[in-house]
Parts: sequence; C-alpha cells; structure tokens
Amino acid sequence: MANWPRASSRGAEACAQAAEATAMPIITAPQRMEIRRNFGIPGSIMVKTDNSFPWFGRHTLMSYEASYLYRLRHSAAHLMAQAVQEIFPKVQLAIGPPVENGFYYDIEFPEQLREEDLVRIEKRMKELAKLDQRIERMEVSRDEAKELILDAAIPGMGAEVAEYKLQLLDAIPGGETISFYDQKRTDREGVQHRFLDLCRGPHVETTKEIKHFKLMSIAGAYWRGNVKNKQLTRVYGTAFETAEELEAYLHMLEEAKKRDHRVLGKELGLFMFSPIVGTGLALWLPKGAILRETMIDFMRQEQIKKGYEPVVTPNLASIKLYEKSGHIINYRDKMFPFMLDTNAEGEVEDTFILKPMNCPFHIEIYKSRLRSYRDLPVRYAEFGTVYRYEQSGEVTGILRARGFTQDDAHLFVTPDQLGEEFIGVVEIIQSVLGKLGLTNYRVRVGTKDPTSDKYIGHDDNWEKATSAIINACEKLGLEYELSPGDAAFYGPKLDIIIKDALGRDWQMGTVQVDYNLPERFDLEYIGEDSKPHRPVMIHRAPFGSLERMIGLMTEQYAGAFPFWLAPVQVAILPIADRHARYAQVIAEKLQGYPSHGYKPDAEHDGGQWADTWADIPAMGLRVTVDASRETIGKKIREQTQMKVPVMLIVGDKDIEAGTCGVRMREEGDLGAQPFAEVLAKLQALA
RNA sequence: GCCGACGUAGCUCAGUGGUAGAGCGGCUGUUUUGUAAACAGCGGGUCGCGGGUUCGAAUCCUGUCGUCGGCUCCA
Repeated sequence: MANWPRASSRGAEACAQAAEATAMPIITAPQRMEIRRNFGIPGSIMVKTDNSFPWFGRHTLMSYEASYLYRLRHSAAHLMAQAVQEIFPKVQLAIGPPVENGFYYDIEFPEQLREEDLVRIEKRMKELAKLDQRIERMEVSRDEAKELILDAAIPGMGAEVAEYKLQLLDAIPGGETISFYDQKRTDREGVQHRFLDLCRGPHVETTKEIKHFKLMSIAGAYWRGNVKNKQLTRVYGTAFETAEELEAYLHMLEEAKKRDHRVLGKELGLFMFSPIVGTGLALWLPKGAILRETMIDFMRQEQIKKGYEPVVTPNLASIKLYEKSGHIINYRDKMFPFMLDTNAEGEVEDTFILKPMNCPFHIEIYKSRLRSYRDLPVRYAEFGTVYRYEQSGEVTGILRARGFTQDDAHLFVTPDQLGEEFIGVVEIIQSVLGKLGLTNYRVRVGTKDPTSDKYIGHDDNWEKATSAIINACEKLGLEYELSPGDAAFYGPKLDIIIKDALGRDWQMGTVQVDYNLPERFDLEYIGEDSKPHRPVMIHRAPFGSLERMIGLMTEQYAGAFPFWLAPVQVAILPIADRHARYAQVIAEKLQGYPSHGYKPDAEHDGGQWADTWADIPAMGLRVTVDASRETIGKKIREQTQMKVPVMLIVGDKDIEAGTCGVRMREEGDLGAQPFAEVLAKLQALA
C-alpha cells in the first residue's frame, strides 16, 4: 500500500549512493527522528537489535526522503499554500510536509474551508505551476529569518499571520542552518511575485515540474499534534511524477475500498451493525460467528499445548476492582457509564462497570490461594469480551469497536522465569501469525514517556521490565522499533503492528511486562526460602482483539479465507433437481451429519453411492448444498462471489460414475474426479 | 470529542423546489439446466429522524442520530 520504495536488496551503501546521485545530503538518524516528529511522517524510530542500525524502514524512508518524489511532493505542498494564500489572503500557514502517500499543509483559515473550495485551489495551483516559478533556497541568520517572517511587505508574511512560523523558527535548534524557499516569477508587466516559506527543503527547481497532483481531503489537525492547541485545517493532497502513477494510485485506492473489511463483511455475511444496538457493537452473523469460533478453537489449542489454563470471568464488576488496579484514574472517561446499585433510600451502595480489561479478574483468581514457587508460572487464559467507550470519531468497523474480545492471558512468574516466559509468549505470537498467513507485520516496543506522569510504579521496575523486553527481542533476533510514550500505564510492551487495506497501522498482538499491578494487588508466592516474594506479570494477547484480527485478515485475504477458516468450505451444486439426492449423500459424507435446508427429490437418486462410500469416515467439513432451480452457471457465480474455496458440481454423469466435477477457487475447473480422489484432495486441504 | 463529507427499496446507486426511479436481490409462473447472471410477471421506499422556510421539500435552512476520511486516543 505504501508508496515508499519497497525494502530491497539495496544496502545502506547503495542507498547513500542514491542519495548522492540526487545531490542530497544523507539524512542522519537524529534528523530523521525530528522530521518524523515535526512532520508527522508515519512510523517511529527504527532500531535494530545491535542498536546501531535502524530497521529496514531506514532504507525505505531514507530513499524516500532522498527521492525526487519526496521533493516534488514537498514543493506541491508549497504550491498549494501559495494558491491558498492568494485565494484566502488572511490565512496563517503552519506546516506542510510530504507524507507517505502525498503531502499536506496545516493552515489556519479565517473561515472554515469546505471541500468544494478544493476545486478552486487546485485550479489555481495548476495555473501557478505553469508559470515556471523558480524555487530558490536562501539561508539566513535567525534575526534575518524573524525579519522576513514579520515583513508585511512580502505577500503572506507579516505579524498578523506569523504565529506558527515564529514558533517553528524558535523550535529550530541553535547552530542549525535556517533556510527559506522562495518561489519567484516576473509577470508580463515586469512585476515580481514571490511565495516565501520557512522550510528545511529540499525542493524541485521550478513549479513547472509539479504537474500531476490532486487535492484529496480536508481534516482538522491540532497544532503540533496536541489536543490542547488550536485545531488547524489540514488539506491533504498527493502528487506523482507521471500522470500514470497518479492514476494508478487513485485506482489503487478504489481497489482498496473493495477489500475493506466493512464492505466484505457485508457482502460475505460476516457481521453487521445496527444503529439501534449502538455504535461499535457488532452483531456476528452465522458465517462470521463460525469464523470467530474457528479462530478461537485454533488459539485455544495453541495455548493448551503451552501450558495455559482457561478461566472465565464476569462482564461486569464493582468499580472497586478498577480503582485498585488504577484503571479508573486513567480511563474513567473511556468507560461506559457506570451502573449505580442503590438501596431503598436511594443511596448508592455500590457502583458497577462493564469490563474494560480482564487483568484484575485474573489477579483475583491468582490471589484466591497461597502460591508456591513450585506453582509458577501460572498462566490464565480467557477469551474475554471487554467494552470501552471509544470516541465516536475513532470507531472503525470491527477494527476499532466498543465491544471486542481479547484472546487474553496473564502469566504470573518469578523474576527468574520472566525472560524465558516472555520469549515463549513472543514465539507463540510469531507462530500464530505465521499459521494465519500474516507475515507482513512490524514490531514496536512501547516504552515510558519520561515527561508524562500517567505511569505507576518505580523507575527501577520500569527499567527491569523494559530491559526484559529488549533482551527478549535481542535473543530472538527480532527487528523492532522503539516508541517512547507507547507503554501501558503499568508497564512497557511489545506490540505487533499490521497495515489495513488503506495502509493504516493497527496494533494487533501485544505482550506487556508488569511489575506494578502485582505490587498494587500485593501478589505473593512463597519462595524456596519459605519467604513471600513478589511475582511479575506478563499480559499478552496474540490476536489483541479477535474482531480486529478478523477484520485485518478479511482485508489481507480479500475475503478469500484459507480453507481451514472459510465459513463455507465446500459448496455442492446439483445441476438439476434429480441430482439433489446425490448432492445430499456427498454433503453428509463431508460434514458428518444429516443435511438440512433442502428437500431432495426422493424419486431420483444416486443414493446407491451412500452404501459404496459407507466405509469412508466423515470429515466434519462446513458444507452447503445449493439445490435451488437456478442454472449451474448462476450457482457457480454465486459461490464464486462468496469466495467458497471448493465447489463440487454433480450431474447425470457423476451419478453414473460416482464422480464430482471439481472447481477450486484458485485453480478453476478441474473436471470430473472420482469421489475418493475428491476426498483425498479435501483431506489435504483441511 | 474535534474538522470535513455522506445518509433515497434488502444491496449498489440515479433523481437540486412540482405525482419517488433503475439494476441486482425477493416473490410467482415457465425453464431441469455441465463450470461466473435463463425468460416473463408482480411486489417493495414515513427519501435516517425531529423542527423550520414554502402554495408545495428527497431537494433549501436548522437540530439530532448514524456512517466515511482525517486529528487526538486505544488500558
């Protein structure tokens, strides 16, 4: 989805050469970090295990930043700002960087910009581009910079519109070069025009190079990403070197919409939402529910093998539980409204909340009896459905829902066991993702933000927990990125990040090391020395959210789930009514129980094969029979659209010979095959 | 929550102030069919919901709910 060049065999040297070839300075790691922070480029700091080299993203990001495309988009952002300034003279420009799929500019408009204004802006941009304005870099001192920004004689400059540019200037560290980019032209009357912008650059040489671009959307964006600041208007656009690339990108967006899990979820009958049920609360339809259960069964089996024990806890609990854990202080406003339990006098006796987290329940189970070091590790697992009052603007189908099911587990371990257990958990996650066919993920280690006070516990606990995670990554040779500020309030964590069809990042599986909740709940085990000790907790959820995982997988597979997950694995399609009984015989063999939902014509048969196949064991597959009076072409079309992996077409010839016409989702029509061979084929798939 | 956009039949959409439309799906009948849509007929909508403007509102204004793209956030 990303437009950044894919990770290739090119090494850092080749990358540096490429950068040189475009007359670009190599961007250093600290600069990159700052660009990302200041310019909102997705992704965070990439670190490889030896701490010396960023992740493969270094190559992609570096080569993107060093590319002509990057400069082109940066210049397109300036061009847009110039057009905006002409049309709306009172605007204040803030910041306008290239991003992964294009560029944006954050601007404060005197009156709110509407989408229809984009047409005008785009038109003016096209005119301005053609004027062949030279884009010149000028390096200035800090004082000169300030003078320029405040110089009302320059269009778009002056004290009235300088708020953000002055702040940006202040943010440039001392000693660093301060530069402006100046777009200049002389019109027929010999009058000089210019568009001047404080900017690190680099840019293309002339606006004439900016030909293939499109303004995409308007959004609100807080100045410097802080909710406490003013919300500016962000205009998104994209630009490419050629018309074909722009066209291809827009086409890709159209295609991505078709594999959107919300579209496929509806088409394939997986899940739905209803306004009267509530925002972000999914209703799972039969086919989606089967998919869920298959996923849960799969994970349950994986976990049993690793020594996890199932527990079950309520969907509701007294608020006291979460006061003790610290969740209330941090997340009170992100929980559903509280339920008050009142007595006859109307006095509140207790307050209950919908479960937003499973961990405190598992902690209570741990505490229910005295634990010996011999009992540890204790691994409690639960498919726990939790409810969180997500902000209305951020609910996104089942990727971000208000009710979702975590494949949650909590491990209570001795400090000695922590390293090994953590590695074990990461291995489960890797194995599970592999089996689900999700190999394209990133690993993010979320650590404490030293400037925030939302975290509980002592620094030495945090250091121990963080180094446990880093050490595990090193041992496993995992490439990860460090992301300060992404820790949970009780401990650092390792997250798996996967992109959706539109290229957006989603946090999937997570592992968290926690020294703090054991302290808050005063957890203990009796050690070899007969004295009480404090266990360490590992919170972990390989899917993260079952809903999110299914949503992402729907997009990854474009609805064509692998055979073992497909809600309907085999569709049996009789050609005419008289073949329905034969279809039924096959269906019962494949699924292992009598068929429902259609009435085969008893006069006609093929039923003799039931005796012939009596010795073949039933397979327990998910099977459907389409005995409707449609043409075979129609039936095939419908099952194809439902992405059913295997179709068996049966007619006169098959009843005669005991065969099925086999049509596979990926391979197409394979012709008639003896039923025994079909079974062997299905066996291999299952 | 904030900024922008969108809500018309089960689904996808057309309809910009004057009698609500199409295709698919559904139902009924005919067709009994061999690898991506048989044919014909018939149903089906308080135009998300509430208020307002108007002789008249799907259409204009306003509020509200829902959805989509962002921002922020995700224990």
